[in-house]
Amino acid sequence: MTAPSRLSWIDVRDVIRARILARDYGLGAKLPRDEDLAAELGCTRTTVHRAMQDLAAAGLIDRKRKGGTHVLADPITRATIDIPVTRSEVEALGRAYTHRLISAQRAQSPAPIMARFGGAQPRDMLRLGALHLADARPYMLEDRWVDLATCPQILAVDFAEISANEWLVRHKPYTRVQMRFFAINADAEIAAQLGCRAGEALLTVERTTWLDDAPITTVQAISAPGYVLASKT
Amino acid sequence: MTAPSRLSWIDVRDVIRARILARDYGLGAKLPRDEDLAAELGCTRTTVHRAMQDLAAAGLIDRKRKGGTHVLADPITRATIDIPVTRSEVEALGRAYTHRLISAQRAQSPAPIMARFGGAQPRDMLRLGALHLADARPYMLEDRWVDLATCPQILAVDFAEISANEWLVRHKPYTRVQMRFFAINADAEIAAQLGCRAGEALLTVERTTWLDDAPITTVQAISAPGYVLASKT
DNA sequence: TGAATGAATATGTGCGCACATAAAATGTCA
DNA sequence: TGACATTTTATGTGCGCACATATTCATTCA
Repeated sequence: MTAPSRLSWIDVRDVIRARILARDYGLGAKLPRDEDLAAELGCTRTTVHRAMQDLAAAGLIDRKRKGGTHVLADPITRATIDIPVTRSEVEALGRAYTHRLISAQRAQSPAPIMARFGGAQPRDMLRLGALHLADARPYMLEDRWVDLATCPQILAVDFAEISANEWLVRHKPYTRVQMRFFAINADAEIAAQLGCRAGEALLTVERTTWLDDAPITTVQAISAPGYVLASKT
Repeated sequence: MTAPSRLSWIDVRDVIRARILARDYGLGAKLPRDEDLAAELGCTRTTVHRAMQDLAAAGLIDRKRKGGTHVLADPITRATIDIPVTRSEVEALGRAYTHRLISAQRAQSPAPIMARFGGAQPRDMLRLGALHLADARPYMLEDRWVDLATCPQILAVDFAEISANEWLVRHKPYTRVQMRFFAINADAEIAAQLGCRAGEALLTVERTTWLDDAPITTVQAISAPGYVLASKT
């Protein structure tokens, strides 16, 4: 019940955030120097600095050496989304996970695929079609391209044992990921595989990963109808 | 060109991350104590600690007092999404932004709306329908509920001047936000308003915000066909 | 007038230390 | 044996300092 004798950087962060939210520091306004804030709040600059770093990471403020700290003029809503391995996602729902390989073929990457990686030259890739199931019902349909130059081991994987999704996540770490979200209408083929009506609206998540600028894989994951992707709270 | 004499916490973070990604520390494995890593890398525990905090925030490791630091057993893909004010989003595309109020009515919140806030009691709310346009073409359709107990000022706003979206973001800061993404088929009414065919697949983003557990607003934003939401790179 | 130079300044970072805190490990007693 | 108290230990945090670095601003010189 005793008040903490000193302010933690989290306390400081919350104070400053509250001021920003209350518009004590208006949009675009310049904040006091770290040192002045430290003096005002009764802590050291280190503590204020740590708080500021957190606020900057959260997208509330912008810091520049010598330029000072400013509240962002244009507020944004920032959300974090965690995408687990599909198997874990299904099992977390208390449903039984299985998967099925639909197709696998080597091919040169066509232009749209290269575009996802930002490259120009076609590359030798393995294209995999796979279906994830929850309680034996279609859950998600994957259309994946794996770069064989950076990931030749994929050719030796037995996809009856482990899905490409899981194998890659466990054995091929990435350093960069780009995700895109959009909606598509199920065409006849997708509808057949997901067991839904043609034309149905399906949430699609496209993920592309690199290991230091080297393409690894790109997937288009089409979810079954009713799928909802939620941000972390 | 000279190597920095000391390691920055960012360097340390990158070293540790590289080891995790290379599976030098396998999935679920326990990492050395901060102090030992510091000794190995030739820096202080403070620096290792800062690096670890960043890795924990990035969702790569899990730290517990006394329990130590572990690589997460189940890798996740984490993405951050920034949602600007719709006006800024449109203008950033180099298109002219306008908006139109479609409907406004006071109402007690029905169960599905209360569910978004996690509450049980109906509340006095203002329901707003609005259309955002880019170059005079429909861009996004908003169905918004604003809590009048926490935000009575909304009743005085002239929505010919400013959209509810923008007014709220500028005047009603929030401390918590929950976002949900899904796909819907346009019904006749939505199709008419967005100027698309009925049945078309539309990406929908639902956002709900609170100020310290007090509901502020919840929106369902239905995008025009072709809309793509991208994560930060 | 304008470009090049240099000083001033706010943030970025590391160090070594002390102490706080949560949770695991161990010990104690009925 | 099991519930409880105690110790140990790894991370969490703050402090005060010194120095690094990126801008901005003022100054100087052609």
